[in-house]
Amino acid sequence: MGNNRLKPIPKGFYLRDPADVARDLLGNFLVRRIRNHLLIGKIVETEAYYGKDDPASRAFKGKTRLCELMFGEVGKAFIYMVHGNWLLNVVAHPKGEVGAVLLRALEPIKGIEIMKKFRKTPEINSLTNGPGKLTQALNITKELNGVDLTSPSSTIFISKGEGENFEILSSHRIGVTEDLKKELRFFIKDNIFVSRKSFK
DNA sequence: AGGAAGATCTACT
DNA sequence: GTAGATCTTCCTA
Repeated sequence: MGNNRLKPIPKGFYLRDPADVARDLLGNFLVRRIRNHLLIGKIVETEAYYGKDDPASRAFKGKTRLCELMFGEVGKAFIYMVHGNWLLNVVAHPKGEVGAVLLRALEPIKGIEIMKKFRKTPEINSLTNGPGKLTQALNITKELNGVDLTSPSSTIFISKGEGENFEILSSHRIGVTEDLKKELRFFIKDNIFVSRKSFK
């Protein structure tokens, strides 16, 4: 894919129910610019998080400095640390509400050798098949918290996919201590970079 | 100061 | 595939 074909997804896309955004993000590209290099991964697994009605959400107990981005403008990166890993979310919710979508896995598309260096492994299969792994592979840390993911001038943004067809599966969210009834994890069927094949 | 948190790695059965 | 150690910040006391 040529760089000039990269088309950022506009802000309006993220101004919806996080579950819809999570599902529709599958197949699109996460683009990371580092110096003169471009690292690109296709989004293959996501999870949606809500506000005070969602016990698994960072925003469950209300607005704190940690999660205030979830209450604000959509389309921004929301990054925080869990168990020693940086996790990347994009803020998404209808107007006046609260929410975000966690990016859980990517399929490496471009800049794979650089990703291997950041991940300190030659194993392509374990490069970006988890939320903490993909941030490592793309060198994403707290510094990028709050960056606008809808702007092509950002050092990280989300770009339109190529519109290919694939089947989408869903499951409960992974690793959360208390989940909602609704299935809020979405992933591309049979993609080997999905972090877990099945999850009850 | 202590503990929880949306995970990962390694070393086994 | 599962178990256990370890990971690093931020929140609460």
